[in-house]
Amino acid sequence: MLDTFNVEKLRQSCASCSIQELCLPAGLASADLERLDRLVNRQKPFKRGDVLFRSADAFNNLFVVRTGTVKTFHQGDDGVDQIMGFHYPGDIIGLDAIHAGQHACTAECLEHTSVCELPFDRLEEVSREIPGLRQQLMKIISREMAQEHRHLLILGKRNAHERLAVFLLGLSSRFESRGFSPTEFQLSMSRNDLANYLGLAVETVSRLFTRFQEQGVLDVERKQVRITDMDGLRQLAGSHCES
Amino acid sequence: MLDTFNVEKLRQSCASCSIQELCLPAGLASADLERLDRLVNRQKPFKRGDVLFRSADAFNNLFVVRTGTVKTFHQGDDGVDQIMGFHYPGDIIGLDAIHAGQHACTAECLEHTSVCELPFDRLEEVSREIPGLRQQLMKIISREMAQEHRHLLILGKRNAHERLAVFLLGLSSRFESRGFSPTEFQLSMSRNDLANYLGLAVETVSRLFTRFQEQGVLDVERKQVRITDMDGLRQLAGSHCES
DNA sequence: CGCAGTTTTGATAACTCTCAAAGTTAGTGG
DNA sequence: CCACTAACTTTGAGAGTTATCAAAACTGCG
Repeated sequence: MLDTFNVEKLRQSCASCSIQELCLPAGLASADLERLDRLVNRQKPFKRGDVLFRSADAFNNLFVVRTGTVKTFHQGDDGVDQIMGFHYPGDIIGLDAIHAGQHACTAECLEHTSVCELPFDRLEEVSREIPGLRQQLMKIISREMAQEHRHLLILGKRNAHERLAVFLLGLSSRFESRGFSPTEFQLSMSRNDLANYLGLAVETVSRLFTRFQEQGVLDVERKQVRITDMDGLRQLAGSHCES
Repeated sequence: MLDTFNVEKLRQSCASCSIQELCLPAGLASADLERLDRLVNRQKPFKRGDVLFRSADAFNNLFVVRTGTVKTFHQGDDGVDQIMGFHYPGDIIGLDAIHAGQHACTAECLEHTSVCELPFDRLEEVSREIPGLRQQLMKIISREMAQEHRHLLILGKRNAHERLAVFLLGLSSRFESRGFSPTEFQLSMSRNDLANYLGLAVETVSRLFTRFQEQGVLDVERKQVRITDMDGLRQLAGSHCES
């Protein structure tokens, strides 16, 4: 077990990483890539429930998801959490902590998950000398913002079915752009987390899944989702009318 | 009129700008500040309803609000808009467009508003040689993300009164941190825009204002707001219980 | 196999949306 | 300066959707 870890660890490098196109290495010359590679800490994989950082922790590192899924959430004063995002391979986590020097949310793994840890000050140093890295960092930041915009768009929807439909479509296109099936995939979050993310009650989400299934737009079995009528789902996402 | 514009224009520089501490100049040496200053385009002030950029426009510039207020909004396929943010002096707009090379939302002025236009490629160039500028840019970006997180937090709230209360508290602290009164300020947006931002119907927002006033937590007269019971407002923001 | 946690289903109540109309403000032109 | 219009805001009544409470069904795990 330890052996495989070590072997794996040796193999792990940005140059051989499967998500390099989504991540900081994109567009870098191999010499630059090595410099980036040297500052990356690759920790052993996390398991479900493990925490990358907690709210109020000092900010030192950015994290990039390599495999698995991470959720980030704010903890309200009243004990009510709000999930801020689900993060998939290639996503970068922790950007919102830079200006305050400490994290405002907690990051927790939803399944077996591996991440790369990027010491922020060293990233700053290196990026000074590698224009391409700086540009790629900006692109990724911009992409993260666009992703958060999609969350805002979801929460701005008035109807519950619109929210779920928009969420599923977004997930579908994210998977597709990463080379996975856009019609069949696994939800890595619980119904509770999903409901929280969508700003709905758990029961509503559950009912919506059964309703969507009755309407024939998707098959759900626990966390396995198969979209059987993409256009139907798009209609549910965009219109206020009932069918 | 033209004369005063010109005079004002001559006077405008980052070195003399009242919001420099919130903006890119923060922490820069004066030589660096001049370099930054030279790349900034300062256009004549915009008036209510003017548009900085539209969705799908090519991305070339970032904008910093100098005075006034800007709203950014997505236009849905179905014609339903969603306001993504209200932007005040010191706020930077357009970051989410970098990765795609084109804007995903439209930016419109809510009142007389002046902005600084920052050609992004030149900003990249200059920031290569000024570490402090790069760091400050990152901080501002991080601050913008945190601001969007607050919006997410608002939209995640289940009750309408929580949303409005959280919004008002956020506005209050933003004004306070900029040296204005935290208890008395003007809303620059219409009830319609506010309702949209909060994910509520206009009528609900209107009713909430009268209810808050009846409960004695604030005085509202059109767009003028005075918070008379900050703790009361905090309670409304945080708890589900009725009073 | 049994237990804890999660998910689904059901019934009810409450909140918010929608529709409708009156009241108000601001801007325009006589 | 006032009247008038258009846009915005407030208020009211009713319907609908979703949250809440409660309990059953299911899953995963020891």
